[in-house]
Amino acid sequence: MSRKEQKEKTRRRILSSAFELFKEQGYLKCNTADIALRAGTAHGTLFLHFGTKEQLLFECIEERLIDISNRLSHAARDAENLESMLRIYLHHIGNELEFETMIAREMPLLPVSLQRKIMAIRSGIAADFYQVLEWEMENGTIRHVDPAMALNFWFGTLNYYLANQALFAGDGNIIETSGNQLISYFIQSLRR
Amino acid sequence: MSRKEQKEKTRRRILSSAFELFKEQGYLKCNTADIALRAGTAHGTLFLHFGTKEQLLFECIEERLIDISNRLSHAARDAENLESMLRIYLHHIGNELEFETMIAREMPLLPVSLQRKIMAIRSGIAADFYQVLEWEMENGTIRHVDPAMALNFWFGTLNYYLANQALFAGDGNIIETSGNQLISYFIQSLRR
Amino acid sequence: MSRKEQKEKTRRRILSSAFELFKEQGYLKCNTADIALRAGTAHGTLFLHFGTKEQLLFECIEERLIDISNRLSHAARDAENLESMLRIYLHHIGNELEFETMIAREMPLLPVSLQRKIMAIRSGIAADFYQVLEWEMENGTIRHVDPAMALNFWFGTLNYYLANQALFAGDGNIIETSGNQLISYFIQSLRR
Amino acid sequence: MSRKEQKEKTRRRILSSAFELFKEQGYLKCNTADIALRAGTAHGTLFLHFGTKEQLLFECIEERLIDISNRLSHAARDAENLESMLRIYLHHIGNELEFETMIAREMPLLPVSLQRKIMAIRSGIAADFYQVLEWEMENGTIRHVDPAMALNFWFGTLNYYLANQALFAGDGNIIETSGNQLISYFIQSLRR
DNA sequence: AATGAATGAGGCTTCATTCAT
DNA sequence: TATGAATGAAGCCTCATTCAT
Repeated sequence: MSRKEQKEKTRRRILSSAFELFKEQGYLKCNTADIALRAGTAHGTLFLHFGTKEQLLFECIEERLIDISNRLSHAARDAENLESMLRIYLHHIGNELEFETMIAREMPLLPVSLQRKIMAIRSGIAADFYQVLEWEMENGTIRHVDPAMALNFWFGTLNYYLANQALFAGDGNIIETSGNQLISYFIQSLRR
Repeated sequence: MSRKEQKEKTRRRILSSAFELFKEQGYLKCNTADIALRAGTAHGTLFLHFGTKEQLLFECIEERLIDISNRLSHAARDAENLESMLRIYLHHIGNELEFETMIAREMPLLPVSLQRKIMAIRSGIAADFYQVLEWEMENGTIRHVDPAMALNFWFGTLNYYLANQALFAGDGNIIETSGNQLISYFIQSLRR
Repeated sequence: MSRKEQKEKTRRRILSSAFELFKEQGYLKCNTADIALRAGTAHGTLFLHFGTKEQLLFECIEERLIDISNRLSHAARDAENLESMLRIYLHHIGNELEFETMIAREMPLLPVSLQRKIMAIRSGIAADFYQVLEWEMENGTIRHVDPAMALNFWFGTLNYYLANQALFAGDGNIIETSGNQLISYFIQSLRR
Repeated sequence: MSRKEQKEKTRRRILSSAFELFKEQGYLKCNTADIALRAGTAHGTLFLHFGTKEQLLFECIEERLIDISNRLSHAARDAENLESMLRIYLHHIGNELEFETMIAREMPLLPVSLQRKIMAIRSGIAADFYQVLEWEMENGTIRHVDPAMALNFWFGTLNYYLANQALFAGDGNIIETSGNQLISYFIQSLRR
């Protein structure tokens, strides 16, 4: 294996152990030494690859978000309408529940620059939704509303549920518990 | 009596300097020594009055929330309809913007027990909204919806705006910037 | 009730709550605020009466030791021989087990001056033993030994059992568990 | 290899400065910052190597006890009888007088789990004594006694002397002052 | 490129004692 | 005489980051 490959492998190990610990304990509460430990590398190596803990978080998030984003966009092509799109979206959130929960909880405490980067990555998903919304509006299947506001209500409420999951669902899976309600209420609020 | 007053005064100084620093820096990032310093007391005095940093936060929150809650409930009596109630609510949030922002941001990271206490205090406000919603539904001025879900969308979205204020409004006042939009979208979504 | 009586009453309340807490938690681990709290007096009052925590300990010990010492000396008059005397002694220790345990554990960490005071009070008990030992030696019921050394073995071993009670008896009562063994071994070692 | 050596060196510096301070001031009264200072390392380094103050104490004790234990066991092989064994033992105690004094004084105040560990390490020494005692009993050179009790009297009394050394010997060396007396009394008490 | 020992500032909390009332 | 609020030094421990190897 070449030097470059070796390096990449180390990088990936750190990234994935960071991902695990961020999910398990949250970004603020987990520490870099444990991340390196679980990655099987030296503590210092982590900083060699990522410079700071924050940068590690960003790259961790970036990768995952882009991945989720892509898978979601891909799945969204099959969505015939808003409802199936919402369903697909919640399904993906449910699959990455711990990760999405962490982001919902900790993003507001991160530096704004980082928040912006996260939002930028997510804008693709928003665009997909946007399109479906407009399409349904044109078809007359939903009311004419400001699509941006509609999405803020959707993402906002979902975020709220994720961030405060402990209150809404205890240890349960908030998507399983409340996903259908969220979808049906949201759809209903857009009906004519 | 003077002794008691003196103590109460100290308590209030700590409470209000904590309140300021929590708002300025957030609960997690500010430290107890600075709070005591700004309050003009010894560091130890803070723990004499509040025991732990967390308890200080709770009492800080409790007082404010109860106050806001009361003022809001009082104002809500004059509300003839949902819209004026939402307006009153946002007005109060706007008055305590930094504080509400801090809560929106940091609550998900606090111990669940503390989260519950906060929710318990806020339940009074929710009840007021609940009543107005049901009243309007009976009157036929809004559609028949699950009022609990409606409120979750309202509070959820608002929370989302507050927590991620930096993205939505930069340094501006998110209530001034987006308050009307939020209200009108929410009302609209409830229209028949 | 006169001023003086009132003062004495306060003093006694502090003394007895200190006694309780010293037994329950040990001198080093318990704190003066709790003592005052349990005594139902102000924290400052404690220092008015005793000056320092250490002085409080001393007066607390002094009173009890003198009391125990007296009762013991009194009981010792009825002792016909060494064995009954040892038995009486262990009985008294057993009655004040927590207190004696605390002294055994914490005395070596106290200022030497305080240690000396404690020893001085206890010297009366030692003298009683001394007498019985010599008497039995004269009678020929036990061997001729250095009575001072014999007593050191007795008190030393007993102290060792008390101080390390957790290891020897867990939560049980070390006197009940091992008292008879101690006596019989000690007696046996003095037989001709 | 140099890295490992360097680390070991630091570890040893901390260990030995801790050892010194524990002896000089006692475990409870000395503080970790001073230990690090004397070791010439940063305060945090201490916790890197030992985790907690208590663990530092344990490792400090463990090392010494095992060392003393080994040297003692080794020397015990040459002991032809109980007396020479006691002499060897006291000699070793005398060499580590401050350390043994600290243990005698502070062990009863340590967490029971730690006490047990200490006892476990010491059990080897006790076993050596046990053997000699039984051997002498078989040979008829000493009386038939419960060897466990005999050892408790020996170790108990010795502990008592060590813990309360200040009273028995002032600043002098208690082993030099009283060692012979202890041995001869103990031996005598086992004679037929 | 990787290591991992070392750093040291920073954080929360405790508590015997004082002193103004 | 009694109060009890206030003090502030002291204590243990954490952790992102650096740098010599």
